[in-house]
Amino acid sequence: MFRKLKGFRDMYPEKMRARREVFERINSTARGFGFHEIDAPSVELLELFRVKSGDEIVKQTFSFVDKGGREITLIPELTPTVARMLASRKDLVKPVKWFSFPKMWRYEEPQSGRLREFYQFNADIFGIAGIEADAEVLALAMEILDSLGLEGKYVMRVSDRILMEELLKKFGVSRVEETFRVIDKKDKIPEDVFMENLQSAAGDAAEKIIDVLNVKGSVGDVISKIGESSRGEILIKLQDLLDGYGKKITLDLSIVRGLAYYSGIVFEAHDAKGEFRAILGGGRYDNVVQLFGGEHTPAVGFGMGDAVLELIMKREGVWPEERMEVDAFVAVVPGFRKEATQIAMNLRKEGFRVDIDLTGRSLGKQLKYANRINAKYAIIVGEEVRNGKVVVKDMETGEQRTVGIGKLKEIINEN
RNA sequence: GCCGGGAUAGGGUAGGGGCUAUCCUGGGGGACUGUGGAUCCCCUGACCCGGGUUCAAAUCCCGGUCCCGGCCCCA
Repeated sequence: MFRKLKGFRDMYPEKMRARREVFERINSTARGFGFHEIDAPSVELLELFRVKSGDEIVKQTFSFVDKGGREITLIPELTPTVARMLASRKDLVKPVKWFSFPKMWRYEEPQSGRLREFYQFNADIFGIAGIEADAEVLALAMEILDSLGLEGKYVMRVSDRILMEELLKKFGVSRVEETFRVIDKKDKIPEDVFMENLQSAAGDAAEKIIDVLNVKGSVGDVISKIGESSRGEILIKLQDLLDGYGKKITLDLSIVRGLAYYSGIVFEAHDAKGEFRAILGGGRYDNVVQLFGGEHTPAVGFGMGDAVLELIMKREGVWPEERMEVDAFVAVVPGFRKEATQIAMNLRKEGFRVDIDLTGRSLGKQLKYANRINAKYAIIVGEEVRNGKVVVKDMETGEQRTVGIGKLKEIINEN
């Protein structure tokens, strides 16, 4: 027996159906926000990922040399590809609003919520420097989670690199990058070690920084506690815009994320119980597109992997039932296969999901099968068909009746 | 890349140097070719892989693989 590769998943029909339902809801929410779906290659030149992320990231790719001697990799993220696509099309009408839900690969050790192959939903807006785009993207992220039944089960934590830099300068910190790096580690190391690191990076400002990091809450509350600033005004405007969408964020300046390239707000959605990794993350990255040869293009977006999402949806009991499903199963009585097939085909053309017996086994066995595939109705095609009638059995209740073939569509639609 | 815990039919499990490896469930067939979820019968099907210790290994030891979780990293 062959084994599965580490960190990869087999997807059987029951689970696939549930996942398809979730993915569809996510995609249709994005479409509802006026985003347009794109797709892209699953492999790119490895070099593409060095541009933005450097060698550390390249170590964690599934890469290989192709037959032409090129260094190729399965994509570990979508942003460089999207930037490349954007750079080679100067006729795009702005704002560009794109989403995609591709598979991605990262060569890492699997653990909770992390695999080597996964799907990641991505949505981005290009060409808008104003906070309106940040609001639209944040609102989409939250609406997606809400529409999946997670309303109130997660917290959208937002920070802002510009505000943080303003504050650090105000506190007299000179080594800003290093200080960010220390802050990023805050929750992963013991408190005393964190304090030590922070003092070595930020010196006397450490105490003030701690105060800022510990203030978490609504935008208004946090800004009033840390003091007025031009950037604070913009964040207040962000929440004001989000009020129009009916969404609330939490300002939490301890969120750092992707030190390398975010240039404005950054955000992460976490499950409210704090049990899992971030469900999604994103922010503004105005300086990235030009790295890939495009014009300087304002950009804001987020990515959301399917693994953590599934964990939290299951814990909250909102993950769809994992079971196969068809609308009807056509049971065939010996001698009536042709009529049965015609009935099945007519229903299939109406858009119903219809299975039909292929075995010629006993009616009892056929119904047992119908039961196993969760058919809503069994349609028994036998003698009655000579008079244009069939027996329809509701597999849930067991009720059955003899009806004209023309009535089938209506009956199946009832459910 | 590193660390901890696991691995017995398709799924869930019992056993823990020696007899035909336990039970539940599933799958196929039959009782029953015009009625499923019930019952009974038959069939199917497993000790992760490789090496070592031993008269004898599913069991003990070593290595690998995969699974679960943690570290690093998290784009």
